[in-house]
Amino acid sequence: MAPRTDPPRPDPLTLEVVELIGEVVSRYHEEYDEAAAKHSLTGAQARVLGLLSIEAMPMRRIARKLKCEPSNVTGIVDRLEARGLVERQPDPADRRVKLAAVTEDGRRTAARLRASLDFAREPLGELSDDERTALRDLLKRMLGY
Amino acid sequence: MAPRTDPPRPDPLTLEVVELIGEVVSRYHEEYDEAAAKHSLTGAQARVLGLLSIEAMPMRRIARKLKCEPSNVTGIVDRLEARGLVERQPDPADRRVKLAAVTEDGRRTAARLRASLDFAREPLGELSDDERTALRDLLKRMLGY
DNA sequence: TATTGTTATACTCTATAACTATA
DNA sequence: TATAGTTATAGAGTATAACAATA
Repeated sequence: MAPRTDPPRPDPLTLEVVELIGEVVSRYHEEYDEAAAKHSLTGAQARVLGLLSIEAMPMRRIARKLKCEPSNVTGIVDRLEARGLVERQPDPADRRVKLAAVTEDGRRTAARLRASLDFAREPLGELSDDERTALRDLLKRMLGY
Repeated sequence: MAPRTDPPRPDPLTLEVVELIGEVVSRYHEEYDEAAAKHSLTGAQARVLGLLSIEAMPMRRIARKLKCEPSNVTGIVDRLEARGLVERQPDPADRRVKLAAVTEDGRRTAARLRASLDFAREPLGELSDDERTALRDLLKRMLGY
């Protein structure tokens, strides 16, 4: 008896797109980690610093953003705090909560990091305005937006 | 004095595309790691198993594919070998080299893993043939191919 | 009782450096 | 000498479970 829901055999075109997306993912990480390393940060540290440069937030929320366990955030913020890029602040509304916030130094580092990343992502500059619009719409459809 | 090569201020459209690519990267990993976990594999183990299911190769080449140090591959292959999914074979042409090759069990696991991934990547099924062609061409241009 | 953050523990991945056996 | 693979080591990220303080 054949299984009822055989996965559809992917056509060559789909396979090609999947492979290209894999390549995009690989490049994205390569460039992200390289930019982070320039500031002696790991990928996870750079992500948290970037998050906190937008707004301060409780440890728990960082974990949700990173899709990891809250216990891990303790260590990542510890290391950022040891370097003076982030500090823990009490939450006036709830004494259980600790708000992680960037310091002035952290704000500057996050800005430089973002600039490196924008530069690294410049491949998009190869595309015309119409092409970027088309790419945006296709990606949105693919993501189900 | 203004710096000579100010990074071009990214326009809103480019920013939107960059954000969408970030979302694609996030989904890609979420689905990849989830598929790997279903078979009690880590992401790195699943990648190596996938590589070796295409062709056996020396440890050194695995490291180049993974863009990591050769010493790391030792541990990853150790763990795959301990589970009987992979085995080390001598290279008749060069006695320094060890070829890592999937076992029959590893071949089956890799096939099931690939099926999970194909299913997870089905969002592409939402797109018509013309749209997938357009997406392929835009991604290729973006990647500089 | 439930929630927030932390600690303790164990595992995996990572890079670096030193080692071995071959070439 | 140079190369392939390994070992030893240390640091970082990860999940799980148990804990103290607060709600």
